[in-house]
Amino acid sequence: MSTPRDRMILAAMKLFQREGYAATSWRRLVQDSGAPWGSAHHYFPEGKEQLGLAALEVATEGVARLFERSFAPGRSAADGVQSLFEVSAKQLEGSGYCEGCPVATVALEIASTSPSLAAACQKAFDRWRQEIETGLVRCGVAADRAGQLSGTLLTLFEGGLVVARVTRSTEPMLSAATTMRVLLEREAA
Amino acid sequence: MSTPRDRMILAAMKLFQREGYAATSWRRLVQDSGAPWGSAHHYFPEGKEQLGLAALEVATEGVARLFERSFAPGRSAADGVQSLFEVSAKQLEGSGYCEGCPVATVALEIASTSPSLAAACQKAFDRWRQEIETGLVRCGVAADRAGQLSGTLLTLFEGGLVVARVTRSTEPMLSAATTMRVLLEREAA
DNA sequence: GATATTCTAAGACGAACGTCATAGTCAATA
DNA sequence: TATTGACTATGACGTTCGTCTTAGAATATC
Repeated sequence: MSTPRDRMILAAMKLFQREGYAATSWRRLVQDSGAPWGSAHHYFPEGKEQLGLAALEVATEGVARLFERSFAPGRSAADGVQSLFEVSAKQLEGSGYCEGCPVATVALEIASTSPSLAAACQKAFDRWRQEIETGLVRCGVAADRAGQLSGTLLTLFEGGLVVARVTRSTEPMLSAATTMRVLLEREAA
Repeated sequence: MSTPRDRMILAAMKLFQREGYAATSWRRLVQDSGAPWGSAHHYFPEGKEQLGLAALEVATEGVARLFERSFAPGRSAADGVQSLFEVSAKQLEGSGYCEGCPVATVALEIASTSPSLAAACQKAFDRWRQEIETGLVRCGVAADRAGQLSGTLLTLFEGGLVVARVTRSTEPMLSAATTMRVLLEREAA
């Protein structure tokens, strides 16, 4: 199941997440993935951008599944939020504050540059927001409020990851979690 | 007042903000700034990173002053928040969703790479948080709550800028503003 | 006006970039 | 076994990267 193609996508995801798109060279991607040099051009004949697109799609799906798992059926929305932020904070900390949001890092630097990659990032955020919204509803939040709350959650999530990564502390993420829980309670009242 | 050095820093700020650090070449910085080629190496003998550091410092101060202006004396904290997010949203929209946070864009891509630039970004966030805290207090928020709220505000601000830029909409920023106002009211109660 | 300092001009340097072409290997089908 | 298609190896292509050198112009100081 670990074809050279998959290994390249995985390596790309990691490197884009850590150092961004521009700073990650095509050569290093190939080298780091351990994939044969010849395979690179074979699997991604359109080059780096094509690989970037594939990596963004895989990353999008991965985070979406994290949201889905966090808001598991039977759980309260507050528990889901807490789990989501705690798990993400742990991951960030475990990577030495190197692996934040795999999409945001790329998004900020190519938003003005590559329309196709920018579109993929936008799609990722839309997908996530929707996933969060259905997750919140699944965990008992009123449908008419879940829409707004999902946007707020995404903003707190992305902001938390940015601030936590830069300040090298999990506190912003944990603080964002409690903020989100406060907003949820307010909805319940 | 517009020495070649200043023009270079200004151009660097703009380009870093739009396309990140790695994607912005030293040559293009010089060219865009209109500064004489020879000046580049003269003013920044240590090269690109030195210019990056200078640009980050100027950007840090600029945003700090935005915070300071938003929480002007006499204003309510809620009004300050609203103004801050509205002005930032307008700026983002006015740039075609190209100019978000000048620090975050750089921070995410060099956090794992350049310790000195990463430290500058961390310093920026610390500085901002403190500026927000004193601003909140100045606008009537209780001192013992302003600390926590300032962190939340920074997270919402950064997250809002990221989400708004990627989705090409001011809505996340405006939504973040109302969220912040809700949290402020809760403190007042 | 002589002299020292600051600033600018122009371009060479090696390295790394993303891309691409050609030849070679290998497994499977017929 | 012959042959086809998918995959891999190797390395050259022209650019552009960040850096650095050397020389010339401008400006200040005495």
